[in-house]
Amino acid sequence: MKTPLFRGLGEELLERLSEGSRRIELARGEHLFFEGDAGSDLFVLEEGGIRLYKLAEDGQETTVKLVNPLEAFAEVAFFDKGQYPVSAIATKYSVAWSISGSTFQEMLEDRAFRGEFISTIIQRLRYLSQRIHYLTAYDVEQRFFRFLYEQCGAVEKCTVEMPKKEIAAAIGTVPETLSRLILRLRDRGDISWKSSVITVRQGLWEEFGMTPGNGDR
Amino acid sequence: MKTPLFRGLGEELLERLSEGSRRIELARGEHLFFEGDAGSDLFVLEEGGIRLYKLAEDGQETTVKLVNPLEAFAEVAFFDKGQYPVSAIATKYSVAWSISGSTFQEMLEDRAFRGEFISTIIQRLRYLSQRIHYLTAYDVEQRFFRFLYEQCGAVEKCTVEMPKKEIAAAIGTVPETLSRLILRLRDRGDISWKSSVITVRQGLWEEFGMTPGNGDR
DNA sequence: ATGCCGCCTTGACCGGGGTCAATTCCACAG
DNA sequence: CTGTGGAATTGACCCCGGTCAAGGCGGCAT
Repeated sequence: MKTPLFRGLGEELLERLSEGSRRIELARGEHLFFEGDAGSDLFVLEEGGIRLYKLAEDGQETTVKLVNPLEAFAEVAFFDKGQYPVSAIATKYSVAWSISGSTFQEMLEDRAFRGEFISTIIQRLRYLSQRIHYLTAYDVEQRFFRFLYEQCGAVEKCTVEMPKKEIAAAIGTVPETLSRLILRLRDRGDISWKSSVITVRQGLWEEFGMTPGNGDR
Repeated sequence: MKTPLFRGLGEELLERLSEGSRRIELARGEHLFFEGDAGSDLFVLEEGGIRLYKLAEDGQETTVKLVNPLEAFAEVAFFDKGQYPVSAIATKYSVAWSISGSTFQEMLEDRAFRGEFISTIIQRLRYLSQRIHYLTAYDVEQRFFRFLYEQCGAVEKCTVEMPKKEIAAAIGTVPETLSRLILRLRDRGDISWKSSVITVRQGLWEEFGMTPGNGDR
């Protein structure tokens, strides 16, 4: 578990961490927790993928964030009202570590850890503002490329192990629209898509003003 | 300055705070900082209103958040890359306090303050997820009532000192659409709007499933 | 094999809301 | 009082993208 979050930790804290945490395996489609559930544990994803989403009264759901390996999530519940503000579902087979609230409490005493933790959530803040901006000011096409960028950075070949349905949800649209988008992009020669490997045309990233590097989540 | 943020502070810290901070007056329409500006100061709003927004390449702007009196903002810049991720403009005459990064650094040493600070930004996280959800899953009408709720809570009369233009931006739409929405709501007898005082029909909040209390920012 | 089911695609439809442009309505300066 | 500029309204138009419904296309259990 080499989360950036834990890099500053000393021996004895790492020890306590491993005692106070629990390994959880999740099959694709399995929920880790639901919006509104009580709890103050937080999680770190070891492998796989977790989708955090919210549900409207009419059943309409919004993907708030996709969690990638080595990211921590659900820190909110620990501090706030002790209940999860989103639901968490595994998008594929996943392994996560659950860290109990009390363990986390102790770890926060550590100065280095604290700094690391705060910058983690600050980053998340930045990410969410960004996401709000994208969802409202950009169209589906731009959001799609943004998604690719977040997954792989501005590279030529990107592997996306995820049903198209999930991708559609992640960029705030429906499968039908995504399907048509892909068709259009393929006709135009901008991308090709062979079973979970997406190849992007030379020079397309530049046109979007996106430079190498790994999407700034 | 009775921000919740500072409530746990001891004498000597409050002292240092007042030394390390600076009062800033802003006329309506004046900017406090722009997206991308370097800086690590953070701010607390004493009175007035600040709108935080982002700009797309095509000039399209997205309001990320409206800051109300007693709220702190721009904490992100302090931690992250030392540059502001949004622009901040006063929506009316405002008074803000600027707190230098170094002062803030010291204050973070204080345990109580730290806790307060972390829960502040955690709250913000929750708010932003919520906002993403609203912007994508709800229509303009629902977003409008959500806005009212955030401003005043589920009360009968709400005073909104803000040009309609800003309101439109805040709920993620354009003035024309808002104008038509209001017309529709007025015809329907759901609201009345007399120069910045909005009166909501009896029982409407219940229909939206919103209970008294002051919007959970 | 033959279902069955979930994913994906395709077509037809249409409605919310954005865009553009023309007025009207102030507030304020001179 | 009158001109001016921004805010707000109103109308006409139309497009993006969501919805609904009908197939393909596997994969997997029986």
